[in-house]
Amino acid sequence: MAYEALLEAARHMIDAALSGMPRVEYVVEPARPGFGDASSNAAFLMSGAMKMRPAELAARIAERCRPGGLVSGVEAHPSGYLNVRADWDVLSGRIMESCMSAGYGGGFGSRSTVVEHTSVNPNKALHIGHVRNVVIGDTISRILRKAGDRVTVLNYVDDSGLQVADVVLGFTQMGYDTEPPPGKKFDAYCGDVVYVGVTERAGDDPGLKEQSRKILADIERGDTESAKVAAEVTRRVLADQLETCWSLGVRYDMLNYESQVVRSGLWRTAFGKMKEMGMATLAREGENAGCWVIRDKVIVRSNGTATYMAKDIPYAAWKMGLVEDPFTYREYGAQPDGTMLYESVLEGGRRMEREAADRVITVIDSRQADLQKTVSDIMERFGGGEYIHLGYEAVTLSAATARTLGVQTHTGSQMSGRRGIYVGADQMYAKLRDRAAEETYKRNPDMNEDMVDAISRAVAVGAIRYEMIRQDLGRAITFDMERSTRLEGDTAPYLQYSHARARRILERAASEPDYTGDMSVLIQNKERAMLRLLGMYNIVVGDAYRNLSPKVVARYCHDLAVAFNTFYESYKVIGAGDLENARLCLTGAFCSVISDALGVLGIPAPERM
RNA sequence: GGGCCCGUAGCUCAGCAUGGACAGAGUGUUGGACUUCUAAUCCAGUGGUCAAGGGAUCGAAGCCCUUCGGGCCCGCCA
Repeated sequence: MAYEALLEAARHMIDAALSGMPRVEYVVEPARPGFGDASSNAAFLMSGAMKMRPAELAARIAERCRPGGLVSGVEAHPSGYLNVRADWDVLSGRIMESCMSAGYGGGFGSRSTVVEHTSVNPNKALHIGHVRNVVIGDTISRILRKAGDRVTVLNYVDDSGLQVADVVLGFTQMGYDTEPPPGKKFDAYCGDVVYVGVTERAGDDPGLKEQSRKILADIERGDTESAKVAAEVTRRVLADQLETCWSLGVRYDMLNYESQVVRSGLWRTAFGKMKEMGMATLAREGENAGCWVIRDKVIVRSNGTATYMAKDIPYAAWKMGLVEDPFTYREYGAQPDGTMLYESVLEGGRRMEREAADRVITVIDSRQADLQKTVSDIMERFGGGEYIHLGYEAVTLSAATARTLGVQTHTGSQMSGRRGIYVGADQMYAKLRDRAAEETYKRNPDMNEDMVDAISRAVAVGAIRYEMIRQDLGRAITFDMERSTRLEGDTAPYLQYSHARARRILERAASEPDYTGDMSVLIQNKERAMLRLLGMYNIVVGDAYRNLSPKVVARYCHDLAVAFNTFYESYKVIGAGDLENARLCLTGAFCSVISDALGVLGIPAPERM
């Protein structure tokens, strides 16, 4: 709260100084370094109405300001800005207090939010493209939870699509063994060997394609041998995929299955509603003759089967809580973080109270923006909360990395599970873990293996997660193996390392920091820079929350780590005499805030590295 | 043909929502700093017609329009 209090105090002061002048919507924001502690653009905005140059007007306003409380002074900059100085004797202590108070940074949200992410076809292992989805989704749900929302995280398992039909075809009619070769996870085997193999052979074999379609229909019917095999296969793949996600620190509340949505009757309800409301119409002529369509998009084929989007609509309505719940629920299993993962079932589970969602956030890459727009429009017509498609640009492979996978290219390449061209999530994780273990061992030759292992995992998880969210969601990631295995510079290990350094100081200090002590002795620029950032944590979380933007938190962590490392290199903490306690507190507050912020990103903050 | 995203330093990216103070990081490159709380670090130097053009504005990397370049979507696939 601390910095917000300063901004409020400054606004109060300026408001008073502005009385009698034209009202404008000016801002008071944290100042850029070197320009005081808070800045306002009031003079710029009023210069037109007052017929004065901004600089003159700023000087006039500054004169009329009466500093007090957290504000110690105000100056008019020749540029026209009003620069506000804080009373650091007071502010330092306030910031320290906030940093060490429970729940600092969040607690302002109160919505009920449903987040769906991951939702990878259960016929293959996750690749790094999927990982971006998983990490964005998990990070968003952490931001929402930090803010104070009640969050339910869903993973939608498309266990009745064509991709599943293909692998069922492979297992039942093409003689693929149901057991993977030793050392290969089932999900990877299913994707790399069976799926790739089937699609390769089906490419020039219309007979196989036809069989695959027949299997798909059988799966949808439910009581067939194909449906049984599909259920077994997708269960096994799902279990392996969840292992991958869990290893990255991701958690869910519930699994939903497309097969259940199809058989639940939800579709009939939603379809009926759309017909009633005139959204869905039966095309009588033209190329879509015999199909039910919404705005030229086919939702029911002429043979009566539903398309992908048609399955999405009832699920969306269910997520929003707009239809009667046809499901019951049971425990899928405990997750590594100790929470229980539930799954929906059509019979045999318990009923569960569900709160209607204020908003539903669906994380899917931007290539599906059109379809999501349609779903979103339909949900709006249905009424209820907000349906948000959180899109992001996909991950592509750099030319160099694509070449190592056997793709001839000079420009980079899209990944393709179907063709087996991708970087696996598990492989990437293992590679980073090995690298991190090497580095950890180098620095800590006497450390026991378990600890080295724990640190390497933390570093690997951090490195992957940070890569996936540090840039804007609207920017495509060109994945390069070389660059992505770096552990220096603007990477998670840098942030984790700064935390470990700080922990070490606290560990070595003769006494615990006394946070009620006098903080007014922290007068150095580098100390103030840290305090300023520490005091802005809640502003940052608020920004990330409003804009559903993980990168905001990532950049904050980076700024904070830079500030600490700069401080660390310049000043002693232990043995700093009168300054020792205050600096210990600064170090402690840094640990507290950055580990919390890293936690929001799902990045562990090890004690040592 | 219609629509979405991107274009800022050699490379990877912030900044654009809410226009104002010298366009910032990382990486690369050059030089420097470990008998001192971990050098996965830090300091200094290097590096920019903010894709181009026009418009509105006292003021544009940011807003509007146009053009160019790159990626993607528009299926009775999912």
